[in-house]
Amino acid sequence: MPSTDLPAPPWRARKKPPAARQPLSAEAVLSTALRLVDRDGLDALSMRRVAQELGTGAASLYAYFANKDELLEQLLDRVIGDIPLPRADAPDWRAEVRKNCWESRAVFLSHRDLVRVARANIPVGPNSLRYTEAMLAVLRGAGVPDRIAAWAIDQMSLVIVADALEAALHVEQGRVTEADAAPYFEQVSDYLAHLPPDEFPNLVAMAPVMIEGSGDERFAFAIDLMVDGFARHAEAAR
Amino acid sequence: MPSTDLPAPPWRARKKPPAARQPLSAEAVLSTALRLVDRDGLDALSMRRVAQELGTGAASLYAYFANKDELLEQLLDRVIGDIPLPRADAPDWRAEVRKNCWESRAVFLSHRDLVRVARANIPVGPNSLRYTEAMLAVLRGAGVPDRIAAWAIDQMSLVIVADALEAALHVEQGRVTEADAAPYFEQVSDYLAHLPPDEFPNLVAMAPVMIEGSGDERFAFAIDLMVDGFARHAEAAR
DNA sequence: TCTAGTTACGAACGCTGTTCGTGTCAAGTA
DNA sequence: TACTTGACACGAACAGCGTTCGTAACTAGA
Repeated sequence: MPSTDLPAPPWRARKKPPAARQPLSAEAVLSTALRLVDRDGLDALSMRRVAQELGTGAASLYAYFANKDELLEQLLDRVIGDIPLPRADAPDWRAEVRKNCWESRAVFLSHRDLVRVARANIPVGPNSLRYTEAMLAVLRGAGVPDRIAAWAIDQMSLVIVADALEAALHVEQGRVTEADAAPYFEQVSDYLAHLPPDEFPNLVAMAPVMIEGSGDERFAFAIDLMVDGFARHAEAAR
Repeated sequence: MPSTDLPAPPWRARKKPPAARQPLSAEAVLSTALRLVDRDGLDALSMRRVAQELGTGAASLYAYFANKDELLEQLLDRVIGDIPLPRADAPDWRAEVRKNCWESRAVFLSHRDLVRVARANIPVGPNSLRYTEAMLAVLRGAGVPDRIAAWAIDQMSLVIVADALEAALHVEQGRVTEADAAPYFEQVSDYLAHLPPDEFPNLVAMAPVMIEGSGDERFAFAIDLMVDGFARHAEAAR
């Protein structure tokens, strides 16, 4: 866990500095919360349960976090810290960006449905900032115009988070592996195939195709679509 | 209405007030729920409040909806029904798709943060199906390969929903118009500009650029990126 | 008129995030 | 050493949630 103390964003009012007694600390709370999410999922994470796991009461957590949202936000940033940073000196920048997208996805997927707390916000946690910095270095180094680079990072985060979200949703419903999900997709395809063919000719015709492609293939499609687009912008600016 | 609905004499008042009990129905529940979301936002939508608005108790709603999730799902499909369907006979399919993306976004934005219930799921509501059918017709008509068309619709929905989500988040925090949001963005930019320049050279240098571009411009960027990508796939298949 | 069956819904259950006021204890002062 | 001070700890309570249960109220058929 890199813990460089960056200045706190000034618009977020901090109540108390987290001066701690022995057993409790923001760190301990975060570790415990993450363990709970990994074990039981995000819905099972309540202030009471975290406190209970720490052998205390829910009220004690509010000394370190203004509210549950703040706890979740820091939890997410902590996990983002596990994503390897992309290297600006990679020989093929497109491959590097693609690879990093896959790594990001893998990190999110390894924490159940924690990704659900990723709101469509400008992320300001220290690890998010480090990540953004590294990705900016890669894109600018590749000749992507500044403005496009900024938007590109937005778009990539969005796609990665959305994909992880979808996977988390499947897991939530017991469809963990691709094999588990197959019967479900089969059902969907069947349903589409039996729609009224005069009103839904395309859906009926494409019923088998609609569920084609694993999660990985779809993710690859989305990522390639974007990275190729960025590359075209880089060439246009050259 | 007959003129007989005077208040009952208290000495023979019954337990039940004469409250003009209109026949409860799924339709009535959905309309009321949508009105509440539009007025007070999604977080203010509870089963109790919907029931109260209908002059009944929360338990009554469970005769028409298995649970709150089902109610929300149908609510979303209802709103999706307000999106104009894309036309397969449009002269320029790319323009048609782009236009439809904007219209979709507008519909979501006109219902506060209702878009938050759009989960990364295969949507099976009747209106969602009609929409998917129409979009498939456009893409296939344009020569986009079947498999790509299926994935394309996924991607577009994803981007539209994510964009509407971000806008809804701003609204939630009181930043309704672009002018309202300007001070917030200014703060973010300032914060970035004052990060340690040796650790964050790119973020510091790009502090003004990071917040550049209105929501509309960013949305246009994302949509164009995708549609152009689809077009390349169509050409490759020709 | 009586009965059977459906719908309506108040009350209650167990949960949630958060706040208040008191309890507890370490450090500072006399 | 004894006393005071002040910050952290946290049980209890509050207001709200989604959902269920048992019964009350009404409708339709006999």
